[in-house]
Parts: sequence; C-alpha cells; structure tokens
Amino acid sequence: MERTLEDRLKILLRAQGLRFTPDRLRIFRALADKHKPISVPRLIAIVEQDGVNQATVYRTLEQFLAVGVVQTVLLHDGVVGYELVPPFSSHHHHFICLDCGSVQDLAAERVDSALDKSLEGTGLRVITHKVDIYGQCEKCHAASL
Amino acid sequence: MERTLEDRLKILLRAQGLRFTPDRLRIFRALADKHKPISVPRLIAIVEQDGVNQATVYRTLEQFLAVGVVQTVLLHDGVVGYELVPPFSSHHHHFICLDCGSVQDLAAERVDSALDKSLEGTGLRVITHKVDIYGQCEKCHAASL
DNA sequence: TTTTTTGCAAAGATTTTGCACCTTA
DNA sequence: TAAGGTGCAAAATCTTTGCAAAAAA
Repeated sequence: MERTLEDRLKILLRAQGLRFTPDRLRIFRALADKHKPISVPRLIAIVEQDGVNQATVYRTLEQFLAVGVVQTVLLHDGVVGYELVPPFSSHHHHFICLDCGSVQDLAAERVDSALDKSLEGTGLRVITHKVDIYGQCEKCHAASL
Repeated sequence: MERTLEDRLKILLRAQGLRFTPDRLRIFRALADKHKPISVPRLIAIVEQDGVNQATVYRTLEQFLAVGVVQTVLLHDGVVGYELVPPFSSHHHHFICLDCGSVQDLAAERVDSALDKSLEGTGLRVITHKVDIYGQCEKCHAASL
C-alpha cells in the first residue's frame, strides 16, 4: 500500500502539533496542482472558490513555511511566490526568462553536487539552497532573431 | 584619474535617457552604504530623512531595476530586498541563516563556473544567476551546541 | 525651453489582527 | 473537552497613480 502526498502532509502537520483540516488540504492541493510557484493573491483567488478565507491562506502559508511544506521564491523581478518543497515536490531550480518573465523548472542534479562541493571549508553549515538562473527562453530567443 | 561609482551611475542613467538627480543619488548611496539587500520600507525610512518622498523611492527602484543598477533578492523567507549589482557591487551570492535570518555575502567565484557548465546543451541562453544557500551561520551553530 | 522628475494626497492592494464561534483529535 | 483553526470585518501596511509645480539637460 502506498502513502500519498496528502498522507505525508497529515503526518507532518500532526507531528508538529498542527491539525489536518479541509482548508489546509485545499490550499495544499492548489499548490500541488500548479506545479509552479504562485503569488499569494493568485492562490487566494483560487481557493476562495472553495470557500477558503483570505486570512486562512495567509495563516496557513506561514505554518506551511514553518514546518517546511513550502518555500518562497522570487518570480520575475519583485514578486514573491510560494511552492511545495521535497518531498511534496521534486528538488529543482528555476530558469526565469528575462524577456517574458516565464518561470520553468530545471532538474537539480546538474548543479547540486558542484554547489555543495564549492562550500567546503567555509565554516557554514549548508542545509539547502536555491538557484535561479536568468536568461532567454527558447521561445523568446527565437522571437528576437 | 579614477571614475567613481557615482560617475558610472550618472553615465548609465544618461545613456538611458534618464536624469541624474539628487534624490536618485541619495537612494543609490543608501543602497551602497548598506552592503546588504534592503526592503523597500526600510529604504524609505532611511532616505526620508534626507527628504526623499516615498513615491520617488518606488519610481526610482523601478528605473534602477530596468537599467540594471539593482536586482531583487529574497531575504529571509518571504521578504523582497533590493541590492546593487555589478559594476556597482561585486558579484556574489547569499548565505541565509535559517536560525536568525541573517544574510551574508559569499564570493561568487567558487560556484559560478560550475553553474555555467551545468547548463550547457539545454537550449537556454544564460545571462545571469542568483544562488542562495541556506543553513546555519557560525554564531547560530555555536549557540545550538 | 523641453522633457523628465518630484511632491502631495488620494486611491488601491495587500497583509495582519482581535475575537467569537467552530472543528479536530 | 482541550487545543487549535476559521470567518469576519476592521485596521495597518505597502504600493500605485494623477496632476501641478520644480528641476535637469
């Protein structure tokens, strides 16, 4: 029998003394369906349709952040987005197109080991990292020729 | 005779059809003095003492972003900060302490070449990147023992 | 002088809060 | 039942905007 991501969420929340509620599940699902980082106002717009209150979204994101269900990322310049983190989503990095602002995921293996090694001997204890790479996506590159 | 950073700013702004004004210089200096990313409200609090208006700060940051004087970064989770970019500051990455939220600069050489290489053959045109590394700073590590 | 920038003050958007009521475990 | 969660509506913050006056080139 397999354990779903929603089971994991339930276990994780309870382990932290938090409750597994319908609203939290709705917010979790909205994030999972997206497969991309999403700003708070957009997330609110989505889950409001399921009857979730604004304030609940803010409070839930704060909790999800605290227990490591989500992380914040910078979308195109200046906007904060939220997205699920492992084990609720794959470990990845972002490629942000400077022309159109689109964000795409990059598989993380390519860069991770190099990064880890580069910090040996600094005295810092590395727990995780985010890598954002900026440039031109294929579509915008083609359009600019 | 040397060219100061403020000269460079003047040249860059004019090259873009923008003017080099006292307010812009004040905002630039506040960023340069900081040596760290800073949130907009904090920046406003600083330059307001020099008589710079709120709206001017927002408008100036937008311009600085557009012409490549500053970039946005994510401070401790969920807050957007602004900081100068090369050639107005050195190219670097951030180490963010998960315990105390402090942000420190990391010299970039260690990670850059590895990153660049890792994206060969993806079809993406890489222009720049941001790397944020999270963990425990030395002080917090010592305190947690 | 022409064009851009700024101040001001209002509008708009986002985020936080207190408290009574409801739900989970 | 006890601890935590939610809705509501107001307050606090943060950000954007229009327009007339001021400053830069």
